[in-house]
Amino acid sequence: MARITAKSINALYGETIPDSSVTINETRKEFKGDLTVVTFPFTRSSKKSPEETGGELGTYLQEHYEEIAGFSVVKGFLNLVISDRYWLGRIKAMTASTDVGSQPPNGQKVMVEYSSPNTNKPLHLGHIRNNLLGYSVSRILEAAGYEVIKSNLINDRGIHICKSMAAWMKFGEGETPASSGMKGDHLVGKYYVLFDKKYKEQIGKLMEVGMTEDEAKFAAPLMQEARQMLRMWEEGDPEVTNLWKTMNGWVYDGFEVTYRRLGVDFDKVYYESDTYLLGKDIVLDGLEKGTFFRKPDGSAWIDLSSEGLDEKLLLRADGTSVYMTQDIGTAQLKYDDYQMDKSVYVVGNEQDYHFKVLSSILEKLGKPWASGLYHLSYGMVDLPSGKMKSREGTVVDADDLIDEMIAKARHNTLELGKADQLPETEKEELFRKVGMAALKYYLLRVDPKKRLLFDPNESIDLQGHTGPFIQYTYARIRSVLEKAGIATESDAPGFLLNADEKNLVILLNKFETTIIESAADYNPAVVANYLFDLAKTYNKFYHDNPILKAEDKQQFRLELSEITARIISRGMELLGIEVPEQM
RNA sequence: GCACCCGUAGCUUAACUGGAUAAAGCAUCUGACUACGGAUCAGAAGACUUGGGGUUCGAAUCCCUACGGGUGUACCA
Repeated sequence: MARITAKSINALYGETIPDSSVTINETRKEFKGDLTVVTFPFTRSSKKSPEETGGELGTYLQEHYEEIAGFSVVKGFLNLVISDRYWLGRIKAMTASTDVGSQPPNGQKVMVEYSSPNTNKPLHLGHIRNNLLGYSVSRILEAAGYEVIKSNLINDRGIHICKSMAAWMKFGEGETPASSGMKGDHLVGKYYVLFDKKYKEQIGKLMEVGMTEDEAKFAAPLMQEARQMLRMWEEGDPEVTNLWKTMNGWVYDGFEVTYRRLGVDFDKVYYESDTYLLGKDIVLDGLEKGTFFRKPDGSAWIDLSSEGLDEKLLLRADGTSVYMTQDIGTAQLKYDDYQMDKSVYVVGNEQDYHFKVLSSILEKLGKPWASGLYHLSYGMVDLPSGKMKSREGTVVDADDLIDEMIAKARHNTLELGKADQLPETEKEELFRKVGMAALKYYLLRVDPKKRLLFDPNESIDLQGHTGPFIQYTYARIRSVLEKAGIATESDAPGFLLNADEKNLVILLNKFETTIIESAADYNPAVVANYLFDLAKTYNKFYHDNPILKAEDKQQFRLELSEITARIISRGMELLGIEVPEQM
């Protein structure tokens, strides 16, 4: 539509304007029309008032394009009436198409890295947001025509895992997931917490005998042991390496369970233990080329002050890597593995600075793929009681939360008497789907870059702006369609659309645009909010338009229902939400 | 100190990236089940878009400024 408007401007006023300079909105309800063109920008070409310009443009469009059935001009706004025939044609096309909501392949490859956990503690609510975002963005990019590689970079080495290991050695008495019945990640997490507790005790004692806090922190035996373990790990000590492998193995088993429950997965897993030595060569190369410089102590730096950033360390004086070195190396490794056009990092916004620097460094190194990096930065998750703080034990554990959501779904569903006729196993399936939908939708509907307030009570709400509401709408459509039989063939498109039908048709049409937009912005919230709109609009249509009893438009309404169900189902797929046939 | 992000009805979020009278959900009040599914629908009430300037036909959106909240500024990852 923007295209034909731009073309018309060119034809009328002999000036070439790009399609993108045409803004088209849905017409506000209080005016007549379907789409609205803003005519202010064209007055420069037409040298006439906005009203006159709108009038001329409207007349031209109506004469030259049959899908324009009429128009009206209000101030600088040209309201176009799109013909019913056009809308009906669109619905026909969607019904006929087997893959609504999938753009043809665009030949581009994109990697989405998400999750990226540490192996010293279980996943929490913040990770859930990360995982859902990463997974959903991957699905959306796929729908938009990309070939997508989902990757996970696991931080499996460093002092943090050594802390768990040290505590387990000292206090564990050989406890394993099997012997304790605990999930592996929780077991390891338990020792991480224990480390912290005992460590603090030791610090306290040392300070009592006259040490300063810093001295005590350094001298505490437990910390000494952890550091010793890290050294031994780096030297490849077989005993430490074995323990490290065993405990990480427990954690992976635990993560796997949580990932499965969340419905996320990965095509490629990277481990920091494999990648932490990478990047050094690239830095040395950059030193030679003069992109980086050495300080007198021999450490390597980059000066980014010209870009408003500061100096950043790339190699320590002893030649060892830091986080940035490693990320440079991993970025190169990823590219060598896949030669992707874009690389998305789903990482919290506390690392905004890090990724700015990373991009800038890669750019300076002349990596042609540097411009394809994108940091999908998301805000922290807050609780009504405030920030989640692991120190204060206010972290919401991922597994607990999932259990709680399902339990709550069970409770609410039984209370409504919704699942009475279902067999026991199907009931449990339903509770799971509904509970997870509530959780996922609640976390995805908010713009990623904003902080998110997670209210456990509100999140399990099954009414209003929620996942279950959308699921319910879908289930009801299915039920109607089952009663009616398959829509055979629609009535001759000779009739007029009423307001509810038209609203629904317009919204259905918008689906493809929605996918493209959210792919461009890496923003699943666009899809989530669209789906809610759609469900709401359908419910209104459903109430005001008897479907099975209608004689004149029955087939058409069934067709509309069917395509709505398909789009809702497809949309939820993009968010990673399951659609129950019955609920 | 400096840098970046955020501030929209009581609460949680939208606003098609600068467009018309700022849109929903929750909560509150009112109404609708002999109907194809009431986990629904219809209606009421609720906002000087944190304050103050500016840019222009037009600002929640862009610029400046003040205030409030957050994050970063590690030879941790």
